[in-house]
Amino acid sequence: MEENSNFIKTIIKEDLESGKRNKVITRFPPEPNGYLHIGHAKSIIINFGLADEFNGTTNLRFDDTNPLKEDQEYVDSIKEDVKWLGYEWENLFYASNYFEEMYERAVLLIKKGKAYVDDLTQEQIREYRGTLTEPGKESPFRNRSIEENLNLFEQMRKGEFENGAKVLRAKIDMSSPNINLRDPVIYRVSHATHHNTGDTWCIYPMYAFAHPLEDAIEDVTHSLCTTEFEDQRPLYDWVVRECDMASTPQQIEFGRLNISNTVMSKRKLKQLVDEGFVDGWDDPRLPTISGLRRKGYTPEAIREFVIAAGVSKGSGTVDAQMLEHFVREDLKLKAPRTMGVLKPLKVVITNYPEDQVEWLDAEVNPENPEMGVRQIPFSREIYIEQEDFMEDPPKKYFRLFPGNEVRLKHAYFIKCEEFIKDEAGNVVELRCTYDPETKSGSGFTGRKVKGTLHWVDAKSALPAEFRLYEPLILESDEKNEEVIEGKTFLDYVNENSLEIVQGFIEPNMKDAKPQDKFQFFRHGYFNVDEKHTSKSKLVFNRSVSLKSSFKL
RNA sequence: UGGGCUAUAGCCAAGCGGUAAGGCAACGGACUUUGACUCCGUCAUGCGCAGGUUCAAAUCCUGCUAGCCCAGCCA
Repeated sequence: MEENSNFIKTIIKEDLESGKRNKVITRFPPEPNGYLHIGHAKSIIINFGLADEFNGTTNLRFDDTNPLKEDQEYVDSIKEDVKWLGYEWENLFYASNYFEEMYERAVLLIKKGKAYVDDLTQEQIREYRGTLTEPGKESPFRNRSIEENLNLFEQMRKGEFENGAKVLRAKIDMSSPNINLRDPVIYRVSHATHHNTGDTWCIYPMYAFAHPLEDAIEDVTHSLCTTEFEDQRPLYDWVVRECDMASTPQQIEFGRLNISNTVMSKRKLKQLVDEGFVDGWDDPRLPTISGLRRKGYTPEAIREFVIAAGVSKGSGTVDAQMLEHFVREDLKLKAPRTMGVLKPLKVVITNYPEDQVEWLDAEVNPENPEMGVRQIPFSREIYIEQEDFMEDPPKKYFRLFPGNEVRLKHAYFIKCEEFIKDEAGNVVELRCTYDPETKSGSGFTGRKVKGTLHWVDAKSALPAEFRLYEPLILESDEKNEEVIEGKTFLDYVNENSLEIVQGFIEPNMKDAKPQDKFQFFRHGYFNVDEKHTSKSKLVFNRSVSLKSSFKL
């Protein structure tokens, strides 16, 4: 969070200077009901980053107040993702461990005449709540005696009522223009097994009541959340105050992160997974932390991106290219260079000795010489990229075409003498000649060529699979113009978001392991896929392509 | 249309009464054994609109307009 200024940082700084606070404690409070995505990463980075900057601490707290939706599977994945992003929590907490205290605070509210048990059905409660423009009306059960409320609430806890039969409501103001203050439900009956507390409870607190208590219990100073909770802030403060909490956390809201060409809500992500548009929560096309990890994005890149995008109350959409920029930026000095041919075209170098193999020196990363040198074999038959040859090229095409000479990276100049087509008219083989004097590293300056191609030695190359990704969601003009009847985001899913090709890589890649990252020359950065890679074949996910100003 | 919030370049975003940071993208050019990287340069006489206060306004005031959020016993 170092360099950039933002409004939350300003608030914290002032709180510390004015003496309002003498420490900073934040928390990252996910509900364990799904996988984390890059929007959560923003929250993690803000909460941990800000606390860090002011020598404070951050807790990881599972906001597990709804047993119907939560599961241990999610708490495990969330812990893994937070760690992977590079953060260490001060404490690991569960909101469900505070259920007893929350219950006591609810009893306190009842005793103060600030809460009551309501028998209205769910539908009735909705009707009584009023609308955005009309005030609500009070429930006929609103003025029960404190004794009766106390008794009823205890019976709720004891399991004497069915799901939905009764709720506990805060008694605030049914005519408030802020709907959140129209006697919000703070406890509901739910006979369900909780992943942490088992069958101990059959009543569970609602977020609006539980969250401020959780923050206060943990002595959180700055409770940072997204803007959709802004309307809840008066209620948040009301709960802290009326429950006589010793600590007074302050809720501050920031704008959610949106990124172009993708979706960022658990609901939509789940839909894409459930309906088979992708192959799981960790599909590299998804903005989930596990998906980005599998795609080859790094924690550093994600962090730099989030920091660069900034923190404000606005709700804009950041260009996905900005994220990609930080991935390239981070991998530039880290990823070894290597050559891989995605769509092979055989080239026979006719004047090269039949059984000769040369081992050529190649720097592992020209921008980071410390990474050393590797050896690559070169012989009479190689593969180049199909798109690096054109029979009849346009102007300024400086790759291979009949009569043209190019450089083979780390090797020699070769000149295209002839090309062979199959009966369908596809070019299937090139016949070239090489010039021994032009060997890389020899200092040859006799003539220059405009193009440098990557290649692999045909005999020793290893087969490999490459998975190339395009944006999952297509941004359409329609989407921004008139609303098309019945269309949802699923209608904008890109059917060509995944392309799988079979190619070849340098033989020295044989020991690459899942999550190893490389830059394939002229193609981009790739990550060894952990799911599909087998003993017999490496599978690479393209993390991000290289920028290119080349256009045909 | 009740309430809350937000409007600064194509996108994100600083700025807090003293004369518009930065990043992404884009576009020129140099360099180049990655059409990459790097480097150099260009990119808001303008801060949603209209008024007002002031020597001075993106910053203060008034009035509009547009966008986002809220009517779960979800979080």
